[in-house]
Amino acid sequence: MNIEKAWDILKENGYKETSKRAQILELFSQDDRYLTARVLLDVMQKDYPSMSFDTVYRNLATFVSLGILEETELSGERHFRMQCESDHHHHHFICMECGKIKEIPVCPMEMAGAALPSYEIANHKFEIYGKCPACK
Amino acid sequence: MNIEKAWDILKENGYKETSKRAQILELFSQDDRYLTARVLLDVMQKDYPSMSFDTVYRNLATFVSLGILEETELSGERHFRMQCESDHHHHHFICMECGKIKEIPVCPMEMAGAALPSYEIANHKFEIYGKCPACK
DNA sequence: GATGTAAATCGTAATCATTATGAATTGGAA
DNA sequence: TTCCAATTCATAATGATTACGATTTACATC
Repeated sequence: MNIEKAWDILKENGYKETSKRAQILELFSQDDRYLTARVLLDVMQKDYPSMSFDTVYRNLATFVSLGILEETELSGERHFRMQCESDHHHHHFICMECGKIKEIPVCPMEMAGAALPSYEIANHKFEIYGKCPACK
Repeated sequence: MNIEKAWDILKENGYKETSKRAQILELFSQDDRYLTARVLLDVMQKDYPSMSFDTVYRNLATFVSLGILEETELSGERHFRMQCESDHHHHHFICMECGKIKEIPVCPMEMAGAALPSYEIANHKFEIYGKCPACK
């Protein structure tokens, strides 16, 4: 996901183009790791001192609901990153050292769905954690 | 996991047999859904009025570290349930209505591991969410 | 360009889950 | 029965997240 695409989505849904949103999007487009709201805020306040808690949290929620950001839970905290470009469904390996991610082309639902007849499947989560080659 | 097995594990690791731990284990052995610490505490305080925050949280952490309970994150809160008996590795379908779970015999790591050569894999998570036949 | 209005932001306080602390109690070995 | 470390109790502290009223801003319209 690039910044232009994000703006398109925001505009389509009636959200305004503000400088704070620009700052948040800019930061995410420069960093492909998962970041917590806290880290995001700290980093941003260095470059853009006028960034408040409320603005960060509210926009993170907005962006996730619009599919601009994706979210996961790592060691008890919500982490965010730019939604992947890939148009095909995939999952992630997440490096616990450097936070870098790698796409996994495999999706287990193909096999697992068959094991759940007459269940209504709404969602699923598949993530692998460990160390990437660089950190090993 | 049954209560006797849980006590064995606790004893093996030098933990004492206390009435509070008995109460917590009893409650989990009667309910196979994932419960939050908060819900657990509320339910327990009805039957056993003398149950404090600290005791619940501390023991949940102890039980998880010993493999007596398993833990997952649902809508931003930690949820706990008795560790499965099954000796073979498996994953879970979780019903978002009633909270009941169903074991999924499939594990995606067999396929996915091959896609990550030279990565060090420490852990993985695979869960399916939706509605069970009864709730549909 | 000026104006109006709904949306967004700011600053701060409140809430909720979780963790920590220090005193009192208890399990179980000697 | 006695003793000591483990456990529990009661409560406070912490840290992430959400909420609120006042102010500011984006941007559509004139």
